[in-house]
Amino acid sequence: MKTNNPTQQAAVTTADKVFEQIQHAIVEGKIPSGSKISEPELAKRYQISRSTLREALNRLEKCHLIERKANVGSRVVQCSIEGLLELYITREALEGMACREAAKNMSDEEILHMQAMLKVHAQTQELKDGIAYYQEEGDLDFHYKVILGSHNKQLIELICGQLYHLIRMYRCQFGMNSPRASRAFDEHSRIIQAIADRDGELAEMLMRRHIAASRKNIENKIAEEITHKQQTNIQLIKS
Amino acid sequence: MKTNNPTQQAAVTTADKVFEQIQHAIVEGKIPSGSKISEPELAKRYQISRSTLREALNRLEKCHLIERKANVGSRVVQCSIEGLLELYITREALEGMACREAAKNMSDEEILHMQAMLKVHAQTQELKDGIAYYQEEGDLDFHYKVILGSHNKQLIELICGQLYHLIRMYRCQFGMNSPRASRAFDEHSRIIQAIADRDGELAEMLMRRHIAASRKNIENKIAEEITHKQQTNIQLIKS
DNA sequence: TTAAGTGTTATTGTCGACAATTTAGTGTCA
DNA sequence: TGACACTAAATTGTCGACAATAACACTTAA
Repeated sequence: MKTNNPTQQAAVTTADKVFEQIQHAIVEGKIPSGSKISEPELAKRYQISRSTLREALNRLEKCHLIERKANVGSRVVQCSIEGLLELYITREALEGMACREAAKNMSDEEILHMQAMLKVHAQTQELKDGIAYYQEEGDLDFHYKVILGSHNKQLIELICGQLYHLIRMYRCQFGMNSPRASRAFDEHSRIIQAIADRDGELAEMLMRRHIAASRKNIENKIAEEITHKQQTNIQLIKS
Repeated sequence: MKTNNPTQQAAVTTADKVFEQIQHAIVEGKIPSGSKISEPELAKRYQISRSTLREALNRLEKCHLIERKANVGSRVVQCSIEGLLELYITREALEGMACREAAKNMSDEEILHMQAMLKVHAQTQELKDGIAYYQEEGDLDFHYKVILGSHNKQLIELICGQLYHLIRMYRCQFGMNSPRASRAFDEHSRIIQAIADRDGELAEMLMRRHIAASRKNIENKIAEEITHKQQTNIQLIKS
């Protein structure tokens, strides 16, 4: 599984390695969202000193996976619907702009490479009818390439270095395996086309719509679940 | 001087205090941009242990003021024109969206409060002809209020918690004391109007133009300086 | 019964020392 | 002279112990 993003260099120090381990544990929910983190306990579990663990915790805080209060301690960030929607709003802003910049700054080779990638995705999608692989790897790959294509270090660092892990966390914990793979694929195609045409304005608009569509899709899903629960409750009351 | 932003809580631990001190030193250029940071030296200067200093360094890294390499050390971030322009691009994306969300989510009281604030700025501007105070405090205050008005924790954290200090650093080191105070004031007024009208789309557009205008202003200034230098060089050659 | 106060326990913050790695300098050989 | 290897110094990473702070349980008074 390709979980590491190309922006962060390989982990050399033990704090780095433990950071990655805990990161995965949090993303996958093995350390539950919202739970308190005990420094002595985690240090013992990973066989490291508390100083080293704290170094790892600092990096976790940097990518918004945990929150710290002075003299109180750390908690795994609490997943919530509001948090998810806020994250999407932020992505819409940042990735939209990244897409505009990509249309301006990507080299012709990069564009060709991305178009080739999309063709591979198309075939895989046809084969598997686009459920798991596409969303998990293909989608992330696509967004990655666009962001890196912006050639803007600030944007790259913010999205790939920080927000990326939070996004993955929500994907894991809310079980978001794309029900809109084929539509997303079309949207990706059009975005690349706009980038290839060097039409930054259109590229940004399309990317924003693409992400906004995802967000609305989730909002609807949530709304459905609520109505479903209410109906269940009504049935329970009636019975 | 009001340098702390309302988002981050008061410094309680000594690492926090040292963090703030070093932060100011970096922002004001007392620790030069691009210079290497010696842990033993800084620890001695601030009379703390290296562990505590490293804790402070971690926070500095979090707001992009220093960069660390494993087994090599930390450097103060290198100010550059490209970096500044990239920062503006990022601001345009984030603050634009924050402004859109502010139009949606700000309470009527908040809007009234912001309109009142602008009136104060107007008077101060008339008095002092809007040079120092306006740009340094007023402008930041305005942008702050808008960002906080978005009620989006993610956006607030990213802009106010992280990018803010970098912006201040560039402002200090590139000596950016607004030559466009009066124009900026008009732009602020129109943005608030759009927010009051709950017109998120317009509010975002105006904010983006506002920041883009700042960016272009800088680009021109840079271009001027380059031509000026070239002319000076030519004169030197001639003489 | 609730509220405030007090002492105990557990957790976090800070420290100094040691280990691992990088960097600088020196010397050797082609 | 330049390139390479090796040694020594300095810097960073890691550790365990102590100090300061917060959380908890218990007692006492209204």
